[in-house]
Amino acid sequence: MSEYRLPTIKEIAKRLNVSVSTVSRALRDHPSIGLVTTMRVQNVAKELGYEVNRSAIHFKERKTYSIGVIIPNLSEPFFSSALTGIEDAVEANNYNVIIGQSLESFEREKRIVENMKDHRVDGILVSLTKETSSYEHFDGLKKYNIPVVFFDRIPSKKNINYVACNLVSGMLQAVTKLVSLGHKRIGLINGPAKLAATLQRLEIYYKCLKAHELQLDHEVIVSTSLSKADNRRAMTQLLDIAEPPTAVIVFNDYVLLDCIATVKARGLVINQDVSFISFANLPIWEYMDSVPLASIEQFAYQQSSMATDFLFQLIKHAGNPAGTEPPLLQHIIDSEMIEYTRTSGQ
Amino acid sequence: MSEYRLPTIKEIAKRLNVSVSTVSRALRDHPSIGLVTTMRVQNVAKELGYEVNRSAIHFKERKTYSIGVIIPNLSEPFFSSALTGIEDAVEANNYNVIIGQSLESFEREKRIVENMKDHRVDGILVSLTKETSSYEHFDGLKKYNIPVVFFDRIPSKKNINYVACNLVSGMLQAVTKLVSLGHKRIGLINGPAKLAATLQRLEIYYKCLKAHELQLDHEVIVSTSLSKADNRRAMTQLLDIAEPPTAVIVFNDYVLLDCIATVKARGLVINQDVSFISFANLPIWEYMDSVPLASIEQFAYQQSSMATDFLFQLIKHAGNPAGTEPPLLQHIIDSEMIEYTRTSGQ
DNA sequence: AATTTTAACGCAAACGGTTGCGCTAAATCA
DNA sequence: TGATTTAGCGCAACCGTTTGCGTTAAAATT
Repeated sequence: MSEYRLPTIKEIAKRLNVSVSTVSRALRDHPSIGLVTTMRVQNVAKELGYEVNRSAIHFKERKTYSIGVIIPNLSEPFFSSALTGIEDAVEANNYNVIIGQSLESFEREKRIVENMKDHRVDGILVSLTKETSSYEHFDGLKKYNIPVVFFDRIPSKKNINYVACNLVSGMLQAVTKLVSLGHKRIGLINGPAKLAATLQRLEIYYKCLKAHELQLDHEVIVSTSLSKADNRRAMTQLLDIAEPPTAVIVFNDYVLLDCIATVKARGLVINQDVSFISFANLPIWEYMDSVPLASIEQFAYQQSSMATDFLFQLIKHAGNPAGTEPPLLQHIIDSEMIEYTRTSGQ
Repeated sequence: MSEYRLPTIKEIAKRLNVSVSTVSRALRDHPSIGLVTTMRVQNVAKELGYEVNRSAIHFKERKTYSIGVIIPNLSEPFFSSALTGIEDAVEANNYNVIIGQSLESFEREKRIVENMKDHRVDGILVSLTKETSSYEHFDGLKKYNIPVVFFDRIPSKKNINYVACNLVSGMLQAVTKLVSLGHKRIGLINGPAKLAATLQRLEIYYKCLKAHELQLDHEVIVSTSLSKADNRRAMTQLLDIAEPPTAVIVFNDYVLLDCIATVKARGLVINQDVSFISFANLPIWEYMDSVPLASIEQFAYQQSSMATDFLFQLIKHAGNPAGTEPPLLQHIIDSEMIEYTRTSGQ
């Protein structure tokens, strides 16, 4: 049993006294093979339990029919649902997904890129590490004709393929809601400067304030390195201001969890003494006592599946004989505010 | 650029006027090639930026150097950290991980198995769907010499390779704690009968009660289909008993979240009117107002990395020339109780 | 000096399938 | 009926690497 080998087209050919090329074509319903021969071949193939050896084809076609996915952390719901989006988009194309978690480590991201290059994936989808600020490790891939599409956490660079999320739309909804509730002093707990998302959030913040003619006060803008301790420190910093903000926009739900704990530890009441708006839309709020007023959905699934479609376009293009330049595929989708109806949780 | 091709050993051979076999051996420091030749070959290889074509080797060796991982849902922290364990264990062997989420669908699980068989993975790691109760879709793999190792959610079958978690150890710790706190009437909210884990939890429950000489009352044993609504119904059922249990062992933390909400909706206080013990150890409790007394850690990372080691043993064995029967690799690791110190969350 | 050993390398097949081109015989055309 | 098209199939190269075996010349042995 250990020496069992799958039947090959050679054996089918031998059985029927035809050539391997005839078998090869017949199996794929090639028009230049007669109907009777095609039928006989396919019957014998079924009888023998023939299955095409993909490795042989991969080898000959110089393709692996697999794409690499590099993401920071699958334990984040955002990325795990992103992966589901990729899987679904890939299934139709009969491709395989090779996964690599960078775990927010730049070095690990580089290693994974190398490994995937070695394994000759046909393309790569990437969402960057928090640490990643240089992108040379992706440059090598272009030489090997391996297209790359970034999603969500994308490089701050021009000529790349990407799908990202426009946070303005969702945030404008949220700030509008805050203003309608009477809030005038809205703080911001932002992320580390390295992330493109951080700069983006800041710009959005400015836009929203301006849209509602609110006064800009740099005192209520703080930032966190995203560590638990620093999240708490940032929140504390805001609360210690002489006139603390009545509402705070927080980088994401993870940071918010720490902020809520900090506020509570002070004996303050969420959504009464201070209200929150956050990003990421974790699926946990419905179980929590204290929730933000709203969270901004960034559509992981949609981002990743569109990025996957982009990647397949590029892969298809790479297979073209002509040396035409590949297109630059870029798209930004709109975010949306998700409201949480509960008000207080004591 | 689009026609760019990587250098092959042929070109190195041509450059140096040696044969391809010499180059092949020299690149791998084969002893039968002279030192000078080896050096010259390796220098030219580096100069040309040579990289071995894995696809060619995969083809020739009839191996893909990739393993398949089939798990229900990456959005569950348990499975995402299991995947990390697999990745880490795999990295050392220069293998790739091909991922497939069954999303708790039996049909999808079958499809993924087929797909991975088609792609000739060298082995498969599986954690079963909740729906899965027949295992014929794995039988075909043995014929193709593709070893399978199950972990955590394993088939109720004898001659399989698996790593699972023994819940007795952790649960005994937990019940001992409950008893020491004065609890005498301990309920159980169990999972669906299909799951092996459900039967296991029931047996453990019996064992624990017997160990502490507590009275067994089937009235306080209910079960849930794991849906949100049914979780709440199960908890309500327990609270509606004339003499409700003062402590409840819950199938897992997800169910527990619903139970806690149900209890609170009744105006009861967690860890005062009713205490909980749960499984799975979600990383969310530290942010919650209401927490279980303890949760039982099932060591996803350790389970999966051991399962991966098992798989590599089997893969290695499959490569053996002799037709010797592969070993049966089975292991059960102990669970542990994780205590949560906070008492009440109002 | 004749023989055996050994070091160093080349030859060629093999892995399984695809594909451009050529060939033959039948069908179609003029 | 002779010339031309076409349907149906085979030949053989090719993809890149590995490996058993053969070959040659130098080194070691007797």
